Amino acid sequence: MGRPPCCDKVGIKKGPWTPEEDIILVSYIQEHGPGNWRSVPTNTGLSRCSKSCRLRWTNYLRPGIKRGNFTPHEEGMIIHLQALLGNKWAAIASYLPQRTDNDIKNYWNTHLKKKLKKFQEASLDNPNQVQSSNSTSHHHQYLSNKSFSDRSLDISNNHASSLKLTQSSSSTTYASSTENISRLLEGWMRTSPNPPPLIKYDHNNNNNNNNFDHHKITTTSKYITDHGRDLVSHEEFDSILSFENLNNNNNAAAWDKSTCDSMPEKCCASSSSSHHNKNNHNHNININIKNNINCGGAPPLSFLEKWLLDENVGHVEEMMELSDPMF
DNA sequence: AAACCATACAACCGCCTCTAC
DNA sequence: GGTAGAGGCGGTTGTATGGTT
Repeated sequence: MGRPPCCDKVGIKKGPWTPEEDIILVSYIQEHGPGNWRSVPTNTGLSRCSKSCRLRWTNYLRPGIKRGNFTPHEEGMIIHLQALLGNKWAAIASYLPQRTDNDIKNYWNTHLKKKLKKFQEASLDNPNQVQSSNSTSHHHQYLSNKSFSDRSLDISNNHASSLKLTQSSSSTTYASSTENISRLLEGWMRTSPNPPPLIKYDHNNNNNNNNFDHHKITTTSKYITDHGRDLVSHEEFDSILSFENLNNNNNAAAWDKSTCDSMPEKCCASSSSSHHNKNNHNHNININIKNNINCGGAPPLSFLEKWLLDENVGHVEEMMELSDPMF
């Protein structure tokens, strides 16, 4: 006999969430905090399964989520971390605090995978051109050395630097009353002792096709204090999130809070002994990365590389090959 | 203008791990 | 130690949207 479903399928609504449902969910979480998802549908009256509520919150409604275009910096990080970790989207998302694993996964599947493939073909056709582009790589700022796998790192750098982003503005069309959700979130920001960056529902974006019922959600380019003042620009925040900065100060605090709220197992779960898993060592890498993040900020990649080399000598190349055949 | 195709992304599904009992 | 439930994760699908013919 198979395992019963997580929730009774009868009467459970599926498909896109409506703004009204979002408001109900946000209101509830604002009051009770994230967690205990099983009780959320019951207590809110939402005809959604608990998993759906959790996913809606973590992937869409949670404050601090950045939506829209991925910066070249983020793209480079994803490429590099994917090469390093494989399809461990949650672990990769740990290094991109404003992005969800789902977002990263989607972006990888729809953009980066294709681009890498194209690049691979191009590099096979003309390796000299690839070599020259490496020297100007923007992503060298955080790809600090080549101690790990020259081959894979070079490929990652080259991909990231040579790929010109042509993505269109990818803000998400959303029906109705987003401003209400925005207010709710802002209210939460005010009451939260250590609020993460705010998602702003942009009602004044440049898309003239918008009407009242079809706002587009965009990530605010400014991060707003509880007094409504601009705190730090998007670019500045992007810079703050660089590995060097994460390693040197506590800028990740806001992220830690929001992350821990929604993913409590990540907080100080240092008991590696509890992870006697039967899986591959990628899992262990994942655990250690998480522990590093939550118990003192994200380490720079060079640290990871060092760790990998120290702890997994002889497995690195194997892992790289497993993570993606092209590497 | 309509049909068709490609793309992007939100959401679902199934499996896994962890934890409480 | 075994079991069941809750939550997390990664793969996949469904659908809206935009572009092309």
